Amino acid sequence: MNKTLRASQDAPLVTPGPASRSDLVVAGLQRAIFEHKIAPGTKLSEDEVGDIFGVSRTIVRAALQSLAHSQLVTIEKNRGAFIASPTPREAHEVFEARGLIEPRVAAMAARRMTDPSLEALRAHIEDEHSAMHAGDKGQALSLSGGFHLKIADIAGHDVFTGFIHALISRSSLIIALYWRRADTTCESHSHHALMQAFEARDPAAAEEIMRSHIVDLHSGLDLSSPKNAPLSLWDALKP
Amino acid sequence: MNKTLRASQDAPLVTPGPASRSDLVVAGLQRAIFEHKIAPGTKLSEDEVGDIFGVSRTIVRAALQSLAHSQLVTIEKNRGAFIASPTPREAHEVFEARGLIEPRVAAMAARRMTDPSLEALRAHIEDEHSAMHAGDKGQALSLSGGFHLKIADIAGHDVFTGFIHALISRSSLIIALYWRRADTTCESHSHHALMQAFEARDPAAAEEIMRSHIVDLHSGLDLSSPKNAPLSLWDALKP
DNA sequence: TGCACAAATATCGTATACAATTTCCCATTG
DNA sequence: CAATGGGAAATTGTATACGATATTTGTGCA
Repeated sequence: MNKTLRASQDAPLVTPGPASRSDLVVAGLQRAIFEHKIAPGTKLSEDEVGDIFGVSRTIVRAALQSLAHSQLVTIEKNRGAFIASPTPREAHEVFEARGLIEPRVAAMAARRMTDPSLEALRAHIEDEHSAMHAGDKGQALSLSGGFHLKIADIAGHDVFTGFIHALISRSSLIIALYWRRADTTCESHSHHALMQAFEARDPAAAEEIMRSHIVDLHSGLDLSSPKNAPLSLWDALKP
Repeated sequence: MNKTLRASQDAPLVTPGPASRSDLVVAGLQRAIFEHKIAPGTKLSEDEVGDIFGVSRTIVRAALQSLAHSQLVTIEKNRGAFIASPTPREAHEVFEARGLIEPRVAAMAARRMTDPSLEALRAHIEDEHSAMHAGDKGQALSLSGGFHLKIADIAGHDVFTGFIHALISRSSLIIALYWRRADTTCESHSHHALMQAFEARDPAAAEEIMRSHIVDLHSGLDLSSPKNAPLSLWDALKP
């Protein structure tokens, strides 16, 4: 990898470059969280994670602290790290924040949309469809979040993009805990509507569709019953 | 087992939790950054920081990683940690984000405003005034950011508050690099106007005043000349 | 049988030692 | 004299060892 290349001023915030080993662990755990392979509340023992990824505790600690900063895990002093379980209140706040930020970003994306970007989004939607058809719900959910992330990337606003990354990550946990709606077809429909606005390079339409889409997602949560059932390692291993 | 016992030992009720030692280092560095005691670009050697705070490199590393996640320092592999120097583009984005989020939060704060909160804000403004009169510009700037933070806390929306914390921290670096306006009286005026809206519990007014206040701050930056002069530790120690 | 208390075990917090990489200085050479 | 190459010094990356704390287990007593 050529380092001088990275000196460019508008380099992407997320380094595409040589991921350090702790970043690898972060990515692995994030993926598991996004695909609902690990349930909220699961304990992440440093030794255990270290064995799984073949790294020392030093690396694992850095990874867990990073995830803690993203609020995907909570670290309790002298007790260890656990996959976070957002409270109903946090869940509400996360979607409120998404409802403010994502519409603005969608409008920006519509303004900056290029043909290759459009094509990438279409391909992404294709992947969503096939995952859903294949019945891989975890994968489908993960990809659905990925669609929002791609939009943020296209908008090219690193600060907002960073926030959206954090919010969507937390949304994955929130959906694991509070999602009540069985069908995800509406979601797919919203994404298609978004595509039309992007194809028309219509920022106002993109903004409004995104707003209602987030509201719709928010309303798909049941925040009244905190189904924080005690989830153990058992649950994580049963499939 | 018995929590009350432990609570009596590390007594202070006010602290949300027993700050770990790396948090202490984070706080120390943050304070220095907020008060413009350390310039952007300054190298933070692990050994050096460790000696200053009397802790081992392990602790310093955790602190630096935390600050890196907040984008207050940048870590370059095998080269070390440096106080971040936001590019003009980042600076623009940070204030754009503040312009979206803070008005909304100001409105929320106006709705939830209590008399004690009002009193705390008034006291804060007093501190600002006295610092400015005393000519302590760094302190005054730090307190000015603190005012925005207090408002976010009053709003009681943890997600937005977290974002605002991050944005204001970065703003401190941005102001160090790009602030061109000599007078800060206008700022003081804006804060007073905000107070009036809060006293009237008028969310719409608070929102609008905050919006124009952020726009005003944004326009106080000179983003055309990247005065990224290479600054060393020397600069931090010369007074 | 059930509870309380104490030893044993496991896990985390921190320091330190060693390896890998970069940086800096200086001698060498064209 | 400038440019380049090599090597020493300094700094970061990682592993591991040891102490501190929490959790579990086992035992005795009511």
